[in-house]
Amino acid sequence: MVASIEDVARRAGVSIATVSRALRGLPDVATGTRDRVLTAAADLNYVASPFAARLASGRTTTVGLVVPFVNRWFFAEVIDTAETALRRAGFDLLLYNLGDREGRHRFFDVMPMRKRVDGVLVASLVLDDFEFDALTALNRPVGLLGIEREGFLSARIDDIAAARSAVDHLIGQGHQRIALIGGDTDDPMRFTPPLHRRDGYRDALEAAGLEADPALERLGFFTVEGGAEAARYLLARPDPPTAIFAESDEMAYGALREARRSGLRIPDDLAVIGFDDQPLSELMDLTTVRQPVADQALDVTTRLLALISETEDALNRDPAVVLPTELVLRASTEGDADPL
Amino acid sequence: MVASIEDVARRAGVSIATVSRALRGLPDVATGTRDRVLTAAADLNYVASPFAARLASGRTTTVGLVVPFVNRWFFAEVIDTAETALRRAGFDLLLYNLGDREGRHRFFDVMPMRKRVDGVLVASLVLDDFEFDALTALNRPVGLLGIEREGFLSARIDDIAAARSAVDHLIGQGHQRIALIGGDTDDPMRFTPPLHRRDGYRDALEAAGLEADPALERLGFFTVEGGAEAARYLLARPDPPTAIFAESDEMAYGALREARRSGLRIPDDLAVIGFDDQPLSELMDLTTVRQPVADQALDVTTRLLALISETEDALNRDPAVVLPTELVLRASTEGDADPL
DNA sequence: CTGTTAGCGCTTTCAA
DNA sequence: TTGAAAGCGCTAACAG
Repeated sequence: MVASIEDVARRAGVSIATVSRALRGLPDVATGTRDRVLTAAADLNYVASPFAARLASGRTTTVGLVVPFVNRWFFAEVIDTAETALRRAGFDLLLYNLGDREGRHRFFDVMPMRKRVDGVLVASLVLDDFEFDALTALNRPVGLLGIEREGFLSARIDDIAAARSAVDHLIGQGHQRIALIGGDTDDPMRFTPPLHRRDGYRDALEAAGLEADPALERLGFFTVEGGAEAARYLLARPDPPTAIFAESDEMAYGALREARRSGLRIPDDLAVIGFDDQPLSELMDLTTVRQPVADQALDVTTRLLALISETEDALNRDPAVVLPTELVLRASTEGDADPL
Repeated sequence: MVASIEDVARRAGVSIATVSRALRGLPDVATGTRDRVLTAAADLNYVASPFAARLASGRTTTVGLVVPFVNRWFFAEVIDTAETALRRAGFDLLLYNLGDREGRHRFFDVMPMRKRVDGVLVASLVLDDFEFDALTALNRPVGLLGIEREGFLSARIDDIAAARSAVDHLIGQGHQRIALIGGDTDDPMRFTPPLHRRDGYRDALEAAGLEADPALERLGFFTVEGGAEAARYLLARPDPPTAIFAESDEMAYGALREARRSGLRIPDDLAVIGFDDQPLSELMDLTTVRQPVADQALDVTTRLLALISETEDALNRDPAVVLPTELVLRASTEGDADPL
């Protein structure tokens, strides 16, 4: 069968305690002894049982990652980045996909992460107090991604300012009727972008002295099809917008497509701007707000790991990090290229 | 602190063995006793330590999922589906993202899944013998997704036939010069589609008596940008193709975009067909081969779980399942719509 | 620098 | 139907 620590000890002619120390690289093990242990372990193709180690040590070397979706660019990128960083640190990644409303409720009710993680990463969810309490009750470090909250580690962008910069750009181009295609701010699966990006949109209009027309705010549900439908509605109005700010690139793709189907020229008849800068957006010539997703994920993951290892006062160093976004200008808002 | 099984036992006035039985729903526990235990556990907000349970029982209630990428539609869909199915069955999902060539090598060398999973799911990787051996050495059930191999559970589509149906469709429309935009069959991160879809492409040409022109096979690396570059190259040739079969929708998007930039009309000047049927493809009016990703993932996950639970002879029942694909006809190959 | 020993919190015989 | 007790395979004092 598969080797245990006793087998290694016997083969190396030492006690199991010494094997444990040698294999974990602890100090105070004679070089010769360590070598013999390493050799014996290699000969037997030994790996320690993580469960036994976790039970004995109380450390799980595991981080839970909570996401509302997995098959969306932002979240897939987060999962990818976090997995890589954690793996490199010797940690396991336990993925928790919330699923629908009921799944979310059950999750925070049951807290399946209990007793199985050293830390938690939460991606871009608007958490209510109950949910924050559930997280806090875990009594483990928590890293927030895309949101910020007193007492929690976090990395995010400034969604409000970023959205505002997008709309400012449109205003600067002379647009007066600017529509918003966004997410549902009341969605039970609510995540943060819809809330803040909408606020940024409204702020920009207000600052420019433009009246916010509620009829120009339309839900696109963060999908391509939703974006297309929203655009269809907006463009069919008696007083259609001359520009659209979509809260995600995917919704912008839908809007572009719909505009093109209606025979509109981009950007002359309709300017479109997205949010994210997914890989496809360059090809689409879509002006968009680029956000550094991998950077956010890496940043908070790294600091969470430091906190777990309790390397010094990592706790109080920059608990809340805000990463910069960048407006990427392409032909969907300026110039005379002919996107999508 | 947090409650342990002893606390529950004390509160319920029974032994810890009884608590264990009652909580796991084992038979031979008096109803009254079970109720008292359940109540006590609920009062204390008790959950069992998974590590202690795993150490004692030898079962990990964990499945490892190995993927070459996470931020690609196919794999994200697989992760999503598997996570949901496993969670529902009370299993944890341990995600292993191979990363680059070196990461892949290290993975199969070290086998970080050792001693921590009851079963393994491998998505769409062309495994060499060394890698298959490493998997087998785990001595745990393995489910294959997208590939098939004697002695392993699997769910896949028939990539060769599916690709062939796509190319047959183009041939049926009178195309003679049909290009292929595909993946690298020699890539160290090789996954299965490039190999089989290329074969299907060649088969179709041969069956139709068309000569396969090596110059018409171009790498697109399964990215939008790669597809665009490949199309740029192909369309700039002295004898450009009249149709393109892309081994993935994303590469097809790139090709469509490039064709449009060149001023070509779709499908009159150039017909394009993709593979996958991602959500965006309907909007793009892209003809494509739809494959049931969630179905494949759910199918093999379910059977893997059955095998782990050793419910009867699940082992020998349909070890290799092949799910149907479907050619979805849209305007990129027929009609007069004007995609992308 | 190394060994002994007592757990970690469960599951699982075995007896009663 | 229940309890006692022996592990599961490690880690972490503690002693030497």
